[in-house]
Amino acid sequence: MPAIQNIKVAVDAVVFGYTSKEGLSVLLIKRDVKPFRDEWALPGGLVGDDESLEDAIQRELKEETGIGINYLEQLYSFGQPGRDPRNRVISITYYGLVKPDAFELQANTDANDVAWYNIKKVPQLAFDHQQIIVVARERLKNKILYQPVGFELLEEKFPFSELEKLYMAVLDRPIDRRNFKKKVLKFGFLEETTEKQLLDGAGRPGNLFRFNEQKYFQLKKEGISFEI
Amino acid sequence: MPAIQNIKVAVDAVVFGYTSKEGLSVLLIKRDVKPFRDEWALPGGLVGDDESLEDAIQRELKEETGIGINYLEQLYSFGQPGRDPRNRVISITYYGLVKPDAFELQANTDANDVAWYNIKKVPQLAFDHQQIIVVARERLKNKILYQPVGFELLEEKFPFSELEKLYMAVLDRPIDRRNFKKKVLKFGFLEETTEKQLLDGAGRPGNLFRFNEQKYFQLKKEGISFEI
DNA sequence: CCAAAAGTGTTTAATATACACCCATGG
DNA sequence: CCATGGGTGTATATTAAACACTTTTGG
Repeated sequence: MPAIQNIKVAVDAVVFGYTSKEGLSVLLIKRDVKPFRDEWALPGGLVGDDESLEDAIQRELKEETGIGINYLEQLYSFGQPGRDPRNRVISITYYGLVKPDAFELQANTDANDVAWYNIKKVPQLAFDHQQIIVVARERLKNKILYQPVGFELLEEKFPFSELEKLYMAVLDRPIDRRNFKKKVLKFGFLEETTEKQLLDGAGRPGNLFRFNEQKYFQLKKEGISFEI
Repeated sequence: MPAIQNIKVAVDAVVFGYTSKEGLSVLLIKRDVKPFRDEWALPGGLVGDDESLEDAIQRELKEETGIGINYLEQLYSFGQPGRDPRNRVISITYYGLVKPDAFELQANTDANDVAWYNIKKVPQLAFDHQQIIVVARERLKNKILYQPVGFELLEEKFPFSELEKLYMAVLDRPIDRRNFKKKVLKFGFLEETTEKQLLDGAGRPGNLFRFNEQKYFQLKKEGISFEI
């Protein structure tokens, strides 16, 4: 055990967003500081001495991207020596989910650009951030099978097909429409409204659904078994 | 973001062991240093500047308990300011599984005693270690439902009832013997030997089983769906 | 012969899977 | 009237769940 220790502690976040147009996307910043200046990276930064980890990541997200987050959960801690070329830095990572109406971004501290990238089109990233995204995506894929997911990613009201496309994007495979609907509705965390979808093209407009928040969060606690 | 940061990084481990006599148990040390001197705590300590997190926790386990570990996985990072009364310390926690034949312990550095405690009889602990054990136990409970568990906790050969009791101890509820056996054997990661259990009392001796390591680790990667 | 623990199978209920045609809208 | 996307049900296969008596051993 070392007499003195010289390790820095950072937090970084993989924030997922979803729109049917863009698919499953990740929030990235373009770094305005060394190292890896002008390269894309996950939003994040060093933790303050008297700041909780959650406060730190929320602060960094606000500073660097202007985003308000709907859901945030700890992902994993990366601490391999050498992952930061300057000093030893341990990064405690989080993953978050945001609704599309929170998509307006603004670059600030430490970042000269902010953007959403489709999960399949992520550019080369600074540090080990590529690997962190892989872990986050894997976690989300698993999460979706034992907890309801969607409330944190979709607008208040949405056509059922929107939820279906979200699940296909996360799981990265096709889903049978009829079986999916049967299964999801049986859980009872969705309410059907009488409103109809506004179309931007041809097709029969579907009814809009919304989450019953009480049931949704109850099932989130209890867990579900969701074998799609 | 702070100009300079003064946070320490530690690793701590919740090591689980299982014997049919003692049930599911956790490895604890009695602290030989301040703060919380002479109180029970999880094994762990500060990370060296050039040491990976995994190396650090393995080193601490060896130093403090003399134990060799079969399986170790990152659990969660605890970083609430004030969780250590002296300085800000962030603890990256791991949970581990060990076989009974590695149960011989020896206290060393920073510890003046080491002991196994049944999961239901854990004494009061230093820091937030009680909470860490709760999280670890919850994780193990979940893990057992989507990955085979047991190879890391049981001896090379064991009667089937041993696995069944292990699952009951982890899940903390009764299991139907016939359905459990049917289900487990169908996965195919167990091999039945012709050897019979040595008894320490009355009862019909059962055949001994052993894990087929190849299948076991394959299923560990693929994941299983284990609704007991 | 009694107590303790292991071995074993069937029936029923629930769930998962596979699968195709019609409907409402915009252009 | 064509293209697009939404809506809906049934039959079959698989899996889960409930459940009790017999066998082998030690004392």
